[in-house]
Amino acid sequence: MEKYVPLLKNTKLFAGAGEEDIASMLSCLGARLREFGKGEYVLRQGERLGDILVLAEGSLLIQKDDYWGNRSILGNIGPGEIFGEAYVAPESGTLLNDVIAVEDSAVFFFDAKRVITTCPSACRFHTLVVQNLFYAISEKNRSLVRKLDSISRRTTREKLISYLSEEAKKQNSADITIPYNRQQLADYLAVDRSAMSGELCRMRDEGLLKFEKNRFRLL
Amino acid sequence: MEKYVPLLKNTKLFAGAGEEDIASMLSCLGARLREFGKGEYVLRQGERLGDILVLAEGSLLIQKDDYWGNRSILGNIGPGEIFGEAYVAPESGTLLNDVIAVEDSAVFFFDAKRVITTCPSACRFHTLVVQNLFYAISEKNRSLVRKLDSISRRTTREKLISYLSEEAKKQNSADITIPYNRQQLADYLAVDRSAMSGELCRMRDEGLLKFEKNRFRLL
DNA sequence: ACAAATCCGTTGTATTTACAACGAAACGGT
DNA sequence: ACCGTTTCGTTGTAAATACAACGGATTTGT
Repeated sequence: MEKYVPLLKNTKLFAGAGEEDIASMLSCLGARLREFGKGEYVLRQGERLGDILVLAEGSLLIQKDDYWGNRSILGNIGPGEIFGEAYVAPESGTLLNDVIAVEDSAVFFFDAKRVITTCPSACRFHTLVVQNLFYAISEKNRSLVRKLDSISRRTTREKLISYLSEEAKKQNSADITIPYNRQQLADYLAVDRSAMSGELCRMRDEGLLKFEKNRFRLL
Repeated sequence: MEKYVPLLKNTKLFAGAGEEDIASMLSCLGARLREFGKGEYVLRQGERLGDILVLAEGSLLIQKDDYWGNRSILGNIGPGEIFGEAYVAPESGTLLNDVIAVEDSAVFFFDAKRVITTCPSACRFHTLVVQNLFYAISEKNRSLVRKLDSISRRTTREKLISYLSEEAKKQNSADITIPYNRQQLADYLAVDRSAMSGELCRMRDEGLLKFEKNRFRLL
């Protein structure tokens, strides 16, 4: 676990804490490290969760399949990102989505109770971590609102433009790499893959953008 | 302000605190009460926010208009609900939505810094409030995910069923009153009003539900 | 009580999307 | 290197939706 301390230092959860502090907090917060192979489920819809998770290595997809096999993708998780934190409140019910490893991944599990309940004395940084957690979930909240904004657009083209613009802003470049293939992007934007594929090509032919696989350039 | 203390006691923000504690916290948290007439803006997209708000009385709509006048509705706010809390983090940027009073309303403004930064001694309940805030934003997070789930449906009918079912679960009854008129519901579900209106009538004719204005009964 | 404004259902048409199916290209495992 | 699988663009057709316009009913403001 210790080898990931430098990574943890750069996460939103431990922002402002030093490496020694983090190392000592690991046991205090009941940290465990679990590894998942490509395609494995990290979390399953309907489960209860008592942990706050941080992705140490790899890449995860948050998705959901309904009874008829329709898949919808909520988002992806990259190294250093926190997840699961929205389900540790007392009356939060069960998980609404699956979380799946899209490549071999390693995940930190922190005992939620120990994270949220400030411990008597030992950890000076506990208050900091709780505040960090609040800021992190705030940010996730805002990004959900932005996603709702994209997906509320009426046409496939508008959804694509909205999503790609947001991504360009986030990556601070007109050259972006997205974490989805075509089918996943369609599931993310809630449109048909083939229709979306056609729209992308039309936009390319009109000179709005270029792309090759999952790399896009906005013009 | 004091007359709202019993109401505040039943909000998610002050859950677990007694009335005297709340009364004393009001000044500690920099509380102000502002009133808004029907149709007035409580918050505007693009503004910065340094407060956490609680609706004391009335009803608010969270919405957004784009350049072409397309409106999309994110949700509504009822008495006792917290809002604005996702925008008080240091790097949260400006507001993504407008908040508008749909009827005469009264709103508490709490200074975010004072809510989040635990004060030296005085307020015993400060830690509690921060934790409550985390739980509240968690819940909002999950409800955004549910909304995304509704809105990701492909057809208008599926969106309606998804939304009405969620609402029935929330109101714990097959008889529900929704906080939107037809146009607002359409803007909420990101569909055309007239198409939605037709779909609703078709569903009624098929015996799936009954409705009269904004009251619905699921069958 | 009256005029104006809003709300809601309805209709017809144009546009957009979903769905199914196919083949070429790229990828992955043995 | 080979074969099976996945990915992606393309096409045609059916279905669903958006858009515009209208009228009756209800509500609102004065």
